[in-house]
Amino acid sequence: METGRTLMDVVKERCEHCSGRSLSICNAIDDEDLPALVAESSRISVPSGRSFIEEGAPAHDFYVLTSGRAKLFNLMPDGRRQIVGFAELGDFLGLAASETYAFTAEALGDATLCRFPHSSIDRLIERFPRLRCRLQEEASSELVSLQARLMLLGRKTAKERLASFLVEQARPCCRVGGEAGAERPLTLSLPMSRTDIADYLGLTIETVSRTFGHFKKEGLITVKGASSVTLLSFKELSNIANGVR
Amino acid sequence: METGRTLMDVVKERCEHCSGRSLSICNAIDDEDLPALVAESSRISVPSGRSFIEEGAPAHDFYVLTSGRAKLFNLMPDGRRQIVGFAELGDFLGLAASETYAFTAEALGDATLCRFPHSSIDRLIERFPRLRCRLQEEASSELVSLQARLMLLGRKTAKERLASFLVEQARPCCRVGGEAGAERPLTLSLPMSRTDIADYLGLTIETVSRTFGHFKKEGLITVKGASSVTLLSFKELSNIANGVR
DNA sequence: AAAATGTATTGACATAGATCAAAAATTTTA
DNA sequence: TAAAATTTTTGATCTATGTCAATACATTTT
Repeated sequence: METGRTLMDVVKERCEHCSGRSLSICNAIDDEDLPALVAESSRISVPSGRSFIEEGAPAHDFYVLTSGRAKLFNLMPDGRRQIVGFAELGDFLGLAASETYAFTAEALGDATLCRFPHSSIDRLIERFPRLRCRLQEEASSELVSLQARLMLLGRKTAKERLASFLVEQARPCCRVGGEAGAERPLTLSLPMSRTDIADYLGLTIETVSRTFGHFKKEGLITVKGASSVTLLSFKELSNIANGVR
Repeated sequence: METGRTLMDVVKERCEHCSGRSLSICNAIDDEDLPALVAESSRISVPSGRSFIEEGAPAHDFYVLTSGRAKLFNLMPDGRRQIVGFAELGDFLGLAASETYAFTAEALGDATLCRFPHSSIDRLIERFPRLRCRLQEEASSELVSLQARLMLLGRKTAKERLASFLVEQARPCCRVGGEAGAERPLTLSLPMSRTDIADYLGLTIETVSRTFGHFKKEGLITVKGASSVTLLSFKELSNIANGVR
């Protein structure tokens, strides 16, 4: 951190307008304690397509995604790929690691992150015990969502998988327009390619494309230019996602 | 806990000969501190086929499996099932939960467990800070293994899935005979049915059975009475599991 | 704006694994 | 130990999704 600026200046610049503030683990820290948090972390910018966590690299840091999105994936020797998750605003990354990271993380569009060395997290937990619970929550909810993904990959049909994906993406920070649960159109901006979606859902791009086609024909969605999808019946998609006949 | 027995008596009975002692989170606690651990937990016995954690029930407790095995699974409304994991000696259960448990856990054969209410774990962590790291490790390794399972379900062939399963089961506590990595026969006792294996691997029982058949024909395994499998070439199975051609 | 490049869709066909149906093996019960 | 019940294996067939190939559509470059 350069001199000539006080810690308070950095807090102002980094946290005051951070849209991840209320979503991330930072919400376990009171405003007046932010300087301690900032002192233990650094901010990094990652251009589109660049990876900032490498599978197999020594796991020294945790990350909080503060803008943009990212994809997390694993590769097999012959190039088969499984995307294990998409990260968005406020997501905490790096828990799935022992000595080394278990996945690669790559920015989907430009992204910024706050980096916390493991040792810093330990110090912060000691000082702010609430942070421990917050991290435990983070790990638990990650475990829950991975278990749901196992059901998706092991037992759901292509339609159920894509419906699950769309319903999952229909969270506040992915929405372009439209309200919550209400039964009116809800437009999503999907920053990932069809290949990414396929590798997330354990399908091929052709099947993803055809399944989008079915949903269009059945009047469940409209698609504008591949990356903008409008859900016309969230309820019905949600039923399909859960295998409700 | 009944009177007339000191805490030390219970420790002796419960922990001294507990084969999970060195594997479970209990290994973060020194022998002289075991009474505190025992005071915060209770021991339960679960007969074969009975469930002790129910998906959707309020999540009040964590469990450590101290004998036997268990299967953890999720159901869809129409009965499709995904087994999210098999638990064995020393495994810590209950992390995948928010307000309610995200899975059902059922004993595979008779099992015993130690139950720790969430509040007890909080108290124990406060008293034994090493326990926090131990639990974090537990969560991390669970996340890593779930991510590996995503690759299995999303991208691996039937042969790769079954080979992965066999290699995974070839851990010390599942072995009946045979040594570690060495290239000599290694016999496993599989307490789960073919249906369980199928629901774990995202396949049907017929495909599991046929794939066992392939491995037999190729001289990779021998099978005795469906629940005893001998791995003749761990190395080759491991290559298949990882998609190495 | 046109050309070039990359990405997504659509179509024809192939196949791994599912489904349905016996038969065989194993385990349980009597 | 024999009979019954259950589980596993094997066989025949089907189908959802994959593969390969050709357009079509977007986006970027010139």
